[in-house]
Amino acid sequence: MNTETKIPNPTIERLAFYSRPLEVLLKGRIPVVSSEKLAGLCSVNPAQVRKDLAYFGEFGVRGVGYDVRELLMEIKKILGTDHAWNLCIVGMGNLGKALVENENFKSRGYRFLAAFDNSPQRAGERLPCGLIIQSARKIAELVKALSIEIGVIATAPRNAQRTADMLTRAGVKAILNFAPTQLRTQDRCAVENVDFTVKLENLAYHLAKEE
Amino acid sequence: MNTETKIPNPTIERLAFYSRPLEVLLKGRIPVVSSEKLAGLCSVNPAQVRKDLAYFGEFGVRGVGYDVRELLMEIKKILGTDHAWNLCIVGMGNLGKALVENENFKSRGYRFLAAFDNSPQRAGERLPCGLIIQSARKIAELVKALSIEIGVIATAPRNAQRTADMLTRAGVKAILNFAPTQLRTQDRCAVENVDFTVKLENLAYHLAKEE
DNA sequence: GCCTGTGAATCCATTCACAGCT
DNA sequence: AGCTGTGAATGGATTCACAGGC
Repeated sequence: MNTETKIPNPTIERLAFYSRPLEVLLKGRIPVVSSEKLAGLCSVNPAQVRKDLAYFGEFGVRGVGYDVRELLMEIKKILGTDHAWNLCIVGMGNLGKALVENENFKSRGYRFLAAFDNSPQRAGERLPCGLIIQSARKIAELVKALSIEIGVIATAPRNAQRTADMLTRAGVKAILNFAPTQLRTQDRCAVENVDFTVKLENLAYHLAKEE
Repeated sequence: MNTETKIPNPTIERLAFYSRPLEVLLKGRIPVVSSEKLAGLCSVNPAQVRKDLAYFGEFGVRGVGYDVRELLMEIKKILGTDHAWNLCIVGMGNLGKALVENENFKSRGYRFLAAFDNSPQRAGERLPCGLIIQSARKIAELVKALSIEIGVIATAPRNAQRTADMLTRAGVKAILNFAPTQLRTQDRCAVENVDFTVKLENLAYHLAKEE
């Protein structure tokens, strides 16, 4: 099944998910994995794994399973993580600083090429990673000059929308938003929200339920 | 519709979502809101808003709408955010440090009562918020002593599972996991994952798709 | 015998459309 | 007249179950 079917969003989310245990298996020199094994490692249904992969091609061998290295490569190709992406980040408070240095970004080929903040006392500061914090006024200029594709928003909630506007106008194609606000963008720009207070409230709900 | 129907998970996620614009409306002294207005602010369907709320009671007035203050209170009661929760955090790298100080946690009544790290050179350090980093060996003792209900994991991926085990054994009822690993816990303990690399890969996929 | 790939069946969530209250 | 609350209809995604290839 390789025709131009619409791919469900949960599928591509899980693809990213599958890649993590696959990396572990690869390091452990395990050559082959079955859908059942992989599903177990991700706590999903084996049929789900097979169906997800089948959207993109026939990567397995019947009676055997999937070649770990090959499958991982295919997933990376699908997700576009087979090459690096250029990021910038806006809002260099504690969270922003933690994100630029974050190992999980680096190890997966996401590189921060610029860091912005609109408070004058932060501009000019040199970060441990070597970047120097730029005034937010420079967003338009630097996004273009450095061909930045993805913008990360780590500002206070009240500045998030304004920041998103600046980023999209500068030509960024996607935004990862850490502010707990619903952003409005023209649909040329994809947005993903990372909102940990929502997750916490989820937990609180389940706890409150059992008194 | 108030009987013991199973509540869909997306519903309770959206409830947290609705509360944000409601807080803004409350501050702006807007007394009443319609499902259509609220839906617009959250980019969802108005019928969705009504159905979500109807799971928990009849909070609206036909022909009028919802009383903002009352609705917000009801949602908080449902989510269990009408009272504070006790948290601890494990893993005091950049991300951990950023999270303990984070405004969004504080403003919603989540308070960090303890911070742990298993590297000896970090233990003893005093954080800006006043907490002193404790050795991870003290988890069992302090979780009990401080009646900590929710544990936050901000360790390196390879330590996440071990940390989760310690936390659950210590009696924590829920875990918010920032490490990009699938945790295995006994089902007495709820887990929510905040995985921003998955979100980024999502964005990468959509960008890669349009060359 | 084993494990993939996939139509069919099931399950779950969203949206529609309207009856019912103010 | 206006907006909620909700059964019914739709639309998606997950799971089942088995045919097909190693």
